[in-house]
Amino acid sequence: MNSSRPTIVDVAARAGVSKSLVSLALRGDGGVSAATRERIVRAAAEIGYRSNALARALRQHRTMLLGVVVASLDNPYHTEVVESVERAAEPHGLSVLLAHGARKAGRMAERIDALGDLNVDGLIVVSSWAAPELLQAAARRAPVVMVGRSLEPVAGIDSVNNDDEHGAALAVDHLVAAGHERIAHLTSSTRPAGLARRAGYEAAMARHGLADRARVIERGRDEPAGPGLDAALEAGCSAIFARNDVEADDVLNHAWDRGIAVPEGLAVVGYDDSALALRARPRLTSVHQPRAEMGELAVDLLHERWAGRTTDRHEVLEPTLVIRAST
Amino acid sequence: MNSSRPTIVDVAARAGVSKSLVSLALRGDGGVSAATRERIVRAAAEIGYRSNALARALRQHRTMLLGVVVASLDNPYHTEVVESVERAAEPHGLSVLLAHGARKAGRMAERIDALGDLNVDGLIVVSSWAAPELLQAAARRAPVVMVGRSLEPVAGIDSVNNDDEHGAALAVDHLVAAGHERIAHLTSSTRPAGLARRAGYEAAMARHGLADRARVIERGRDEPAGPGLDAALEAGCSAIFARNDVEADDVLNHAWDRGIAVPEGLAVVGYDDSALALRARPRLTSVHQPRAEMGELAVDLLHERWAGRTTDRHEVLEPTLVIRAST
DNA sequence: CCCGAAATCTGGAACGTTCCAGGAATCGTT
DNA sequence: AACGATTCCTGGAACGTTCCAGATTTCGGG
Repeated sequence: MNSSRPTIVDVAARAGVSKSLVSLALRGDGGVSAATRERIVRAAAEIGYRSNALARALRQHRTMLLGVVVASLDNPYHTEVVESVERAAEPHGLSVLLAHGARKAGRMAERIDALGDLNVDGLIVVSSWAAPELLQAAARRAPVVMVGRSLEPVAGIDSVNNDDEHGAALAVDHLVAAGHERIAHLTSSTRPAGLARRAGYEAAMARHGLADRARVIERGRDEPAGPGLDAALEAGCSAIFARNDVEADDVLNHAWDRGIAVPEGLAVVGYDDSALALRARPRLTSVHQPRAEMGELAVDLLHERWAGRTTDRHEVLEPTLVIRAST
Repeated sequence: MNSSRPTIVDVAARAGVSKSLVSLALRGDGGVSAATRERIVRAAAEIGYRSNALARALRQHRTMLLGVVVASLDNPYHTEVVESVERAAEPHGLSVLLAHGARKAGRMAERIDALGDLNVDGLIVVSSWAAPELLQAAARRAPVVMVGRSLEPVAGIDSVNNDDEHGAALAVDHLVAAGHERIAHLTSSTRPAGLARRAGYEAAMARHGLADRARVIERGRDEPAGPGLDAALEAGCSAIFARNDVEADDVLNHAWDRGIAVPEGLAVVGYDDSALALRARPRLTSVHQPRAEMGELAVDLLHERWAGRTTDRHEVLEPTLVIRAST
């Protein structure tokens, strides 16, 4: 008569045992005789019992939920990081809860709070739009790992990064080796990772004695890259290192519109080595971030925190350059 | 001394009232005097109280959680649908729980079960890899809406679709109007939406008396489009209508590799009008699916189910053609 | 056969919230 | 001043699970 979802008590009634034993049996704990376990499992299957994760989480004080906060889904690199996190989380029985659209601090805070209210066991933040205090507040509830924030470590928050400065150096070295001197850097970012890449670019240019040839094309978010690019081209720039693949693709689009051949008229290097790099025409040379390792490492760091580690860890992985047809 | 998360009882103790009253006050229900409400709110803020969504959900029998299952995150169209759903859900206080990677039936089932165990209040399935029985099983727990499955309605499951056959017709009509006769269709899909587009393509070709010129290039998933395309080009085909933007972009890539100018040497039309269409070189003519409306509609349908509707609804929206530089 | 130990099982108390029935204070009316 | 109607507040019982302490059964060995 009770048409609502069957509970553990219903199973117990049907199998003729106590609810406690059903709980034990279904979780596979020892101390249950094979015969009754079999009976319980069958009873559960018969009435279509499924455990209520909510109730379990409430009692056990853990949800096996991993909150992942990402700036946006429209940059393939972000979604690839999310996928790598999920791949790393799944074998541990952890489910990923994805909150996106955290490109503004306010919304970011709200999403993180929502995840916290749900008692996620850990938080992985792929957006850099979270204020340190916000992260620290969240970390009082559950361990937090920043992925890809770069620069300043935040006390109490672990982080996984690629070495943005080194990555930028790889790009510049490659272009210089190909004979370019007037290499410009296109960026729309005022975020840590963007700034680090810019700094790496400037340092590398200086190292090659090309400091005076360096030129940073700044564009506002959502602003077209065109004007800045035109000015750089006019000034004789023959190669562009873009802050990420999306902006590199913008460069390719602009070159296409202007009828400039790539790489003959203009060499282009991106950053991230996302799906975009493989789809671009021509295929984009790009600095590869070791996403898979980053995802795994992030999950590992959470495990360590759960196991009791209280000191901070800041992992920095080495990027590599993937050379394709755009240079 | 209790260093763990403060609960409603802690707030009650501090404000000198009963826990029930704290619950009432913080939820903003009437029947609480302004003075005590103020006192309670202050007490809550002072000890940093945040409500436990788990406990609430357990008691209230609703989580305000919306499960969204999507085949993959690597097709921009999917993520755009997810974003539109989230945009529609947010004003109602619903949070989106995203499960992706549901490209295989087994994993799909597992993800749906996981969401069900978490007691999501509704399920929006953007992948077509779910067997009808699986969906119906899920629908016994919470209402389910299929987005973009097309074709056969499933009893008990609402759906939101664009009219794929009509969309395909729009593409063909456009190409025919531009003077093309040998128009091929590229598809890798055996899913309902793909089949509907293919059927629409074939019907439209027939309608124009071009049935004998019709040619479907089938490719396996993860197979390169090259061989099939070459054969079609050899046969004199001058335009290609691809099953979606991703495959259209593959065509553009192939044309690029072969040095074929688009649209002069080959006209290309995609489907979805995703971000990819705007990034492509040349900009891709594509059949636009009204994503925003689809997301809203999906959420509306869930609301109606919650309000008690028991009859099925199958909404079909009209796609439009967006003409760009690839034709 | 009996005894202690091991194996198996059970009832009730949590977890943090909301819901419900009702108690206490306050108020306006006559 | 008494009355019912409001308004404001409270204690305890849910929700579905796990945990704990202990009860019961089974078993091996002398």
